Amino acid sequence: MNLPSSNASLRPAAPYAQVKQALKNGLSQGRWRTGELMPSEAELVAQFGVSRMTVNRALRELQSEGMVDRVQGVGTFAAQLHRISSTLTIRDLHEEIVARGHRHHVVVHLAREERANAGLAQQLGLAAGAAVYHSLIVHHDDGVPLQCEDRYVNPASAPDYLKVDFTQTTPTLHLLEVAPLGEAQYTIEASTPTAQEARLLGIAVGDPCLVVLRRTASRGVPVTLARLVHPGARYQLEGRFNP
Amino acid sequence: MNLPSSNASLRPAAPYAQVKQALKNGLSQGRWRTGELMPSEAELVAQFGVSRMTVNRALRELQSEGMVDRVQGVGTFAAQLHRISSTLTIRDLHEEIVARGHRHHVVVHLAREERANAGLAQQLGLAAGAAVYHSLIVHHDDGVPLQCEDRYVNPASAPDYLKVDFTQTTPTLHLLEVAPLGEAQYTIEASTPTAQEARLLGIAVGDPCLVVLRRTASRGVPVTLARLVHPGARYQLEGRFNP
DNA sequence: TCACTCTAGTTGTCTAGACAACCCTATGCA
DNA sequence: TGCATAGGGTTGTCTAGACAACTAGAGTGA
Repeated sequence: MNLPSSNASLRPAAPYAQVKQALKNGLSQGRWRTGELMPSEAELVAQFGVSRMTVNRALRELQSEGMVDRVQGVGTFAAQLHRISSTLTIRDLHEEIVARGHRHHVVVHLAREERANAGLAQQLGLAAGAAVYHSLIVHHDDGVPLQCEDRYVNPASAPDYLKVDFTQTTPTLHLLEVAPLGEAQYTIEASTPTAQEARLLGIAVGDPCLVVLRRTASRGVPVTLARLVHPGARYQLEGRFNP
Repeated sequence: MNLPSSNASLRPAAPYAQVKQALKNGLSQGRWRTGELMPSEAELVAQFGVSRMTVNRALRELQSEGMVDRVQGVGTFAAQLHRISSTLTIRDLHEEIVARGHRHHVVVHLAREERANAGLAQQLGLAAGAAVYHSLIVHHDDGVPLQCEDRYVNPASAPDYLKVDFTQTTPTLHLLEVAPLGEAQYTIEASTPTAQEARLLGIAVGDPCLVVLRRTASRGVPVTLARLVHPGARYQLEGRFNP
């Protein structure tokens, strides 16, 4: 075989990584057009001289990265090569603030039961006029308002929501404990705050804000709908992508 | 149609998926606190009566989803359970517009060589005063300005950048072809456009914009630095998370 | 023509064992 | 005391083979 170690930085990549990289290069060079059939596992086994499990791992990871589409019984197909997917981690704001070595405190402006209007009811999978929990909380970082959290909660998923002391935990954490996260959708946009939000955040009505709309479900049942407004000057989302 | 096993939805999950789900449940129930050592692969093999490869796959996938941290030679540790990681797909704007059934066209306002100032040079890994390529392009969706792309490129990575006809391809696509994407970092923030950007986008200087700052590297060499400005009223980022 | 069956090819998954790489600690030695 | 070394435990990866599940197309018969 080859040298056991010699130099760490020169150590050859693992076989599955080599197969993966080779396919990735081919994709980025346009060797297969979008939707075109790529080599089968058996062909790659012959080509690279590795076992099928090794090839399979490479392809499975490429699939999870969105670079190929695989269909059982049919084959592997090239996906859109410019699909740059990146894992964006949205941390709980409390953790994020504490990790910076700052102090986090919240001000609860609202926590009550309301009647859902038609649009809200539909998004939470309830009948119009059904009871929903509504909270309005402002999160502060070392005393500076960082996020205005306007949240509606499905009472069926979190019956104790209104009894929670949000100075001790956060809505996100409570909901994660009560209802295991099954699915989340979110939209990120730049917008201006409402007059109320501007007042609560201590900014002007025209100041740009990063607004995250998040909708989560647990076991198919809608759990919560949140509008998170952050002053653009104080808060950024950060992401990183390593293939 | 024959029914090999009564109902597809009742078919038992694959063993690796069962192990994964069991660990996931334990994590969401707080069975292991953040940072706490979880069972080793050998223990899980004994517990579930499956082979180590099966357990390994479950753990590897949990790691890639950010739910556990694994350290070779040490063990598997519970990650922060509220770490909601979601794959945010940033598609090439051209594809995104075409996928909507709209027409995409670009206006190139600038494409030239410049001298890098100290900050820029540092971010691109060049010496201060070195040559960099600078392009300023506005992308239109059915005639409406959707993105102002202000980009600096490392000439070493894409020597032909200035010769590319950006009415035929996009800078992102060209760079992906020339330099396989190795690493990307980005920041998403809400901000206001510069006077020039506002003019190019046809919006007011005070209008909120979604600003994406992206820095990419290929094989450790910085490739490009881009500032992508989108009118907040016309553009949103969307994400989705399915565990 | 239509419906059905069969089959080759493909992906999905599991197994049992093996070796490498790495970390931590205990042990022995100077 | 300080340092080098050896073990045991852990993760990282590969292999060769096996069977299951699925798809698309060819073949068959009414």
